[in-house]
Amino acid sequence: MPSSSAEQELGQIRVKKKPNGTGRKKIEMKKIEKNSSRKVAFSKRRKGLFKKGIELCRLCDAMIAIIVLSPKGRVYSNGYPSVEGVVNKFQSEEDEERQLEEVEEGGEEEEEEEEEEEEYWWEEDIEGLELEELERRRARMEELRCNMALSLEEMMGRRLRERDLLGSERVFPSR
Amino acid sequence: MPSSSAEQELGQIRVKKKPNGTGRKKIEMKKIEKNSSRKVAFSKRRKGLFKKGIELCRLCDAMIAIIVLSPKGRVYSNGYPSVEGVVNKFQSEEDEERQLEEVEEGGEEEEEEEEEEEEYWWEEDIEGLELEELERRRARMEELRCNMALSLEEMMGRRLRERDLLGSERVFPSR
DNA sequence: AGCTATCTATAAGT
DNA sequence: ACTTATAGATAGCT
Repeated sequence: MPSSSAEQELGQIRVKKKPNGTGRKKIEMKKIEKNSSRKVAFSKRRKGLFKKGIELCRLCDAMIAIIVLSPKGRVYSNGYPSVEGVVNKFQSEEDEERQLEEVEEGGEEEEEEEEEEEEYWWEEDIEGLELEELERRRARMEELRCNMALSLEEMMGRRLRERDLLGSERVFPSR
Repeated sequence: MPSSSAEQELGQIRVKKKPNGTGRKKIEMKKIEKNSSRKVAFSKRRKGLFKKGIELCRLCDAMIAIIVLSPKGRVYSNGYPSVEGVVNKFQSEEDEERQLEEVEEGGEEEEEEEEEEEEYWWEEDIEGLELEELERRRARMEELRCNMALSLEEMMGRRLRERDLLGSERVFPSR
């Protein structure tokens, strides 16, 4: 947003309006020692990482699973179409490779496939669901999500901003 | 690097040296249709995602696992201290929570919800829930909502816009 | 694969 | 949590 930026476009010239010391600075890529800063960074970067993941999926039609463990052992995860699905795929693929290694010795396999529309392995999960039923669940969940938001607000005694609600951390779930 | 930048710092003034049309442009967050461009983006962004993951670990002393599946099914992964380790932790944590639920809810039998007016886990009365549990459920719901978005997309044979995905609709209970 | 101009993420400060 | 300025990521070219 140019309006919120501190620089104003003036033809080919940009004028820096606030030359004061605030703003991003380069940091060393080592553990942030200050406790509060580390927490803030963890939260921001985790959110950013998940967002990047979403973007990758949407732009490139990929699937992902991102799992983050805090030093305390808290689990945050995010995945499309689902963490579990991608993780399972990853593991079965791993097993497969292990088996191939045992057998294949001198033979080299080269395969450059062109990607195109086929059936995705994870589509099985929804095959049985009717679109209508799916939509109905969505609607109900949407409603409940709002209720939950209100409850959270009350319990925490403050307003949650909408973007936080709609936004992104997924601590992991129960099921 | 300021030297490779097209802008030169001149006191409080920055002069844009090359106003030509090259350089980054904003793109819509939907599938990149041009095949070559999508591949390039996939490669660049995957690399970027992994880097962000590494940084998160280093800065905040966290552990991560990132798994990316190309539409063709190729598997890319990256994790610290190891993908497998983090994935295992994730899965055991998941199992644990599932078991806890079974115990604390004395007679809550919940197979694959499929019948009309069944009560889903996310519909339980939320008044008595602890804040943390509430947050966890919200997060879970968030994830499911996104999953449903993708499922709907596939079923309807079209792309939803990102604001729909991040915004406020589409949910999908997988499994 | 390398470049450049921008767009975006985010460290600091409040 | 909100703001501000900069560091870093990356779209479009070549």
